[in-house]
Amino acid sequence: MRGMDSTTTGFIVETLTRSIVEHRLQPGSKLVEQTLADQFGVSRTLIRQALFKLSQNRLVRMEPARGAFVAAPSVAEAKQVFAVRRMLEAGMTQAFIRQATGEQINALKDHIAEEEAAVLRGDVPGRTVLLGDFHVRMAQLMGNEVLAHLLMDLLSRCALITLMYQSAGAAEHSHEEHRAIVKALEASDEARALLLMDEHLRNVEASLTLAPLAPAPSKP
Amino acid sequence: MRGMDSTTTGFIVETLTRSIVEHRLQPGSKLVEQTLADQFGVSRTLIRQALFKLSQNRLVRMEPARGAFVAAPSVAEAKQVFAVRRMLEAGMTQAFIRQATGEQINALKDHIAEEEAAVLRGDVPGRTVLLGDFHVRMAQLMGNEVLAHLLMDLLSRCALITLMYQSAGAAEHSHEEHRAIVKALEASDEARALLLMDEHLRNVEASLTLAPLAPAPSKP
DNA sequence: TTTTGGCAAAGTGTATACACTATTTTGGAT
DNA sequence: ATCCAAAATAGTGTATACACTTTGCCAAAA
Repeated sequence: MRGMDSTTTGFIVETLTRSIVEHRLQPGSKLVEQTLADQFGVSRTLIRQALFKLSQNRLVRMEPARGAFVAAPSVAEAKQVFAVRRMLEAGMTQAFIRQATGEQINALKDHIAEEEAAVLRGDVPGRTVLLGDFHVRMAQLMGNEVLAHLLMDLLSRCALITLMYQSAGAAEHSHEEHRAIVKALEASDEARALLLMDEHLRNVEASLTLAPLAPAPSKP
Repeated sequence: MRGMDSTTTGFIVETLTRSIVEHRLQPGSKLVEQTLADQFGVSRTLIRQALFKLSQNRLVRMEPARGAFVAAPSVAEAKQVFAVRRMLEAGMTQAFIRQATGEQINALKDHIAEEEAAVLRGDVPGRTVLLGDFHVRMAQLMGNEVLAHLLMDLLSRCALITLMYQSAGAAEHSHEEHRAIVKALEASDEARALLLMDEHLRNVEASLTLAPLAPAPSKP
């Protein structure tokens, strides 16, 4: 393919990310480079680049001379990711409240409205991504891109964790918790906002089965 | 080079990282792939892999069709990185104190001793890396590898920031602050430990010149 | 003198070729 | 039939080739 724009690799990353996060690729399954290259109509070079990037996001695990596999985060790792989120987002909430403007609060309210719309129309994938974006949006509103990027990474890992370990009645009430958090932010009630954010993250984590459901086979 | 072990890329990454962090490569300077390939005695393929990894660590910035440059973090970005560290490490300190064992405290004391040795023998590079590792060590002692990796990333960015913006009498007293933090941890004085950690990070940041010293030329 | 057009050199982007490693299959011996 | 060895197969690791883009340079026109 001659003269293709340089976002090709980004497109492959996004497509694979969606495939992983939306269950079309099971955790543990092997990603053969030539197969993907044929599917995307590119050379192995670009596939390798994409897999490499995904492995840095921890969505893919690469074993030397054995290839790439869809990541299958362990329970221990899942707990660590959530622990990090709690640490980070507690700090973020605190910093947010101390510098929050009316505009920022309103932007969050707008986001909440979008969430609600997705919930009401039963748009499950849309809802999922919006629920994650709530946290990223907070970071962006504070003007901290570094924080926003970090959270995006953690959230994509959470997405994978969620679909590996999610139990039956998983996290339907996240939206309501977001609403409550924004309310506390608006009231400048720092202690309450911190408490609610911590509880929220613990609830998300608790809605997962702490023991894995399936041992995740390695051949698709 | 036939049958070379798969850590080659890692070696290149480490070497370049050291070169960047130790000032041998100025921020903003161009990294030409073929030149590096010749210097390392490998093909451009491995160099590209390494540059790609470094760009994910934000030590290198890649511009489409223009190549790779040693990153030159802006003041705004520097502040964001430190803000994230304060958020994250406050949470870490809190979590650490709530689950700290005597062994963990002793491990930190051992680290402090290493720091002191490096300071006393005037080993500036060794001191620098040990001062950074203190924070990573805390994460590792808590058994949270995810956190440890995150902090390592942030610290390598801080290293670059530090040498871009460091002022004359920079951060000589970090070691003493670490000592004080450990003391508070040992006494299980959560409030004091949090305060000291926050102050410590603010001091490190404050020791930098908030306005850039040099505009960083783009051609070496 | 300044600007513009285009050519040449340098460098990046992608594909492909080849070397090496892991895995599976096959064919024989027990 | 079962197990092991060795060849065949599939797949990854690295190098190289070639296409395309950027950039610097020089000359010609305004």
